[in-house]
Order: sequence, then structure tokens, then C-alpha cells
Amino acid sequence: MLQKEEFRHVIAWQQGEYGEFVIKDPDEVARLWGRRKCKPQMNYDKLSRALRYYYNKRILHKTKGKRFTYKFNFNKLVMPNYPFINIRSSGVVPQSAPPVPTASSRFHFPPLDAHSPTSDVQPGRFSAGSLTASGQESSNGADRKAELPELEDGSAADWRRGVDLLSSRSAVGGGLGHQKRKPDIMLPLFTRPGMYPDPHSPFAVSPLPGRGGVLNVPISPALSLTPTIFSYSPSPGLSPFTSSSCFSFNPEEMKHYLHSQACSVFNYHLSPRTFPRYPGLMVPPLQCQMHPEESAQFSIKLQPPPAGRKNRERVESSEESAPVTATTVAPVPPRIKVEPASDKDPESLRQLVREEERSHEEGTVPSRTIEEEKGTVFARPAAPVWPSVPASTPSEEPLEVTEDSEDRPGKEPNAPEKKEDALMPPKLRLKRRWNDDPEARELSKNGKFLWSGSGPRGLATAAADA
DNA sequence: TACGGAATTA
DNA sequence: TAATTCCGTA
Repeated sequence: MLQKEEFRHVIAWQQGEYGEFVIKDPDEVARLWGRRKCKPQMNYDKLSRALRYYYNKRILHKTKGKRFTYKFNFNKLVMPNYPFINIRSSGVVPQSAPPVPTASSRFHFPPLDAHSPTSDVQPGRFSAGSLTASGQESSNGADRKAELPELEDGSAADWRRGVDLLSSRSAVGGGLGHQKRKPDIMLPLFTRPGMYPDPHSPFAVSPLPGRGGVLNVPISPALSLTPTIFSYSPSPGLSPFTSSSCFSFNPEEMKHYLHSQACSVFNYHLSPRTFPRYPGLMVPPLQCQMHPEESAQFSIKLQPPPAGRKNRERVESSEESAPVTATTVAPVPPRIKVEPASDKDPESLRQLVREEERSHEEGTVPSRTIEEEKGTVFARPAAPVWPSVPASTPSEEPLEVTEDSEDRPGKEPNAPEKKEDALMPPKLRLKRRWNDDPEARELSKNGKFLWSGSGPRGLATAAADA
């Protein structure tokens, strides 16, 4: 609807705020949404609840103080999960994954046509326009649209091509079958004639091939604003984990990339999930193997809904049997729930801890084993270089006061945060940071925010993500 | 108006 | 698993 002029009166991009949009007529939007989803009882209350679920997923956030105004978090959609790739792109410098949309990564949601439910068989995809081998900016976006006039939907063709490319490459390595690959969020790079060019649309195609010209405005605080290394993102290649077509990383680039990613994740308190994981990747060397389970690496992994009451109760009970061991932090705030003790065997925990320590010493991001990856949703990224942070030896207490120790056994207990922050639920930290919300501290004091992890698959997601 | 827990649905 | 539905709270 944001793409269509006909809906401008009910929903439109907010001027001056990149990625922000206003629902001008909530009831109508809800009605249209309900029609589309065959939910005639849909209303704005329900619709907005759905939108609020995107908060935790870092896809959307609310613009405070503006009614019916929301904003996309684009780096969640783009940077962390799918480094934009230009294999053999002309220069030595690999194509950067745009932490913010740039001319080389113009995004377009596929057209949402409320009247033709079949037109959105692939809703919400993003396509790495730079999947193309030659692909600098001139070869994607609207420019390529002209090259594919016969296609009824260039965008679909494009992302399909990307997927095909992925699958064909992965077939060699036998690891990346895309049948399991869930194309969660791919934003095709093409627009349609019917879409109105909206200068405020983050998906707008710039009339100037080489210049997006749409990004000189503030973006989500979740985005990397630092124009230097934090925006850096080398191209690991389409399928760096396949054996025969292994893409060679420049280790330095990769380190640089991982570091900047870590910085972004850390600085913005993003979900560790946003930290890109390259299974088997050592920095250096690179292992070019990949477990089939890893095929979803680059797809956007959305956060499962918070644990329901049952899970929380379970966690609560386990809390009693597995008391908090807050050796490195001071007083435990009231009623903060913790994850149950990890079910990993002690040896593997120790192993992970050793690995973590090693990486500390080397100043690198911890490399992650495939085995670890299998059971791990996210690892807390290595914090950016931080002066005078005493090295920790968590081996005695691998299970720190962590809401997600189960999934992040390598979590750094001494992450360079203020103790106060460390004690605060991540969600609050994020919130406070974003909104500078004085309320947060108060709420935390009151134990207002409880959290536990564990979605249906036992992932410590809610807390970790928060 | 907004938020988020909980249960339910598809 | 992404909503949908309901609802208490702020």
C-alpha cells in the first residue's frame, strides 16, 4: 500500500524520516488488511498488535509521539543477515552490504495488491541486487528492469535468479539446498510502473542510476550511523561454504567486517542475532563446509514470540533449582528471570569457554564451530575493542546470569557494559537507549519487565533478542 | 493511543 | 510460526 498512490490517503511514507510511515486512516488500513487476509473482523487494534510483534524482530519500531507512525529498521532487513555480495565485483573492495540503503541496494517491496491475492506470492523479499557478478550500481534496480521487459515481474525473476544461483552453487557443496531456505525477507529490487515514485519511500528508485539520493535523513537508531567501519561489509560470496566454489575471503576484510558488525550490534544493543554468522568461518582460515542445517544462514531469522506463560513458569521453577550465580555482577535486580541452566554437557561448555578466551586473547571474533552453530541461535558478538576490560575466566561459572545462557554459552560475562546496564533487561537497555526513556529505570526497579527465553524450539530468543 | 501477555488460529 | 483475538495496563 505504501507503494501505491491510490493508498496514499490511508498510508504513506512520512516526509523527512527515512523508512517512517504514517497510517493516516487506521480503520481503512485495517479494513484493507482484513480483506486481504480474509479477516473481516480485523481492526486497527489487531493490526497494530501484529505490527508490535515486529518490534522485537527489529523490523519496525514505533515513532514515539506520532500517532499511527511506525518506522522500518532497515539494517535488520539488510545488513546482518545477508551481506550484499558482489562476487568478483570489479574492485578489490568488495561490495558493501549497505547498513543503510544506498543506490546499490534499492529496495522494493513487491507490489501489494489488495485485490489480487496472487500478486504477492513472494511477499517481503529482499534480493541482493549485487548478486550479479558484474553488478555495480548500474546493473540493478530500474536499469535492469529495462533489460527484462518481457518479464511480468522483474523482481521475482531477479530474486529467483539469486536463489537459483545460490542453489546451483550450493548443489556443488551439497550444503545449501534452498528448499529449506526460507526466504523470509527479500526485497526485490525492481519496481513496477504502477508504483509511484515517492522520494520518501525508502524503496524508491532514484532517477539517477548511481545515486540513491534518498538517504540523507536520519534513520533508525538501530542502524549503523557511523559512516566508517561500521558500515563496512565485505562480500563473503554467495555461498562461501561450498567446497568447490569456495569464495575466498580476505581474512583481513572479514575481520574488519566482523568487527564492525560486532560494533554495530554492541553499540546499538541490537540483537546478537543480527551478528552475521558464517558457519565454519575462521578468521583465518576459512572452512568451506557447511552443514545442511545452516542453509538458512542468510535468511532473516525472525524472533519467535515471547515465551508463553507455561514456559515462563517452567523457567521460574527451574530458577529455584538453578540459582543465579551472579559472581561478576552485583545485586540481582528483583524478579529477573533467568534461563534454565544449559543442557549442554560441561565439556562442550568448557570447550566453548576456551574458545571464547582464545578469541579474547587474539582479539578476534570468536570462531564458531558447526556443532556449536547447530544448537545456537546467536552468540553474543565479541564486543568492540574495549580498553581495560579485565579478561574473565568464566570457566567456573559458565552459566552466568544470562537470560540466554543456553544458547549463548560463549557469552562474555564481562561485556563492557555498565553494571547497571548489565543488570537491566536488554529490552530496557535498548529502549532506554532509543528513547532515552527515564521510565525504564523505574520499571526495571519495580521488576516490571520480566523476561525469559525460549520459543518453541527452546531458543533463548526473547531475552537475547531484546 | 500504545503496549505486550496469553491463548488461539491457520 | 506469523498472525489473530482478547484484554489489562499505562
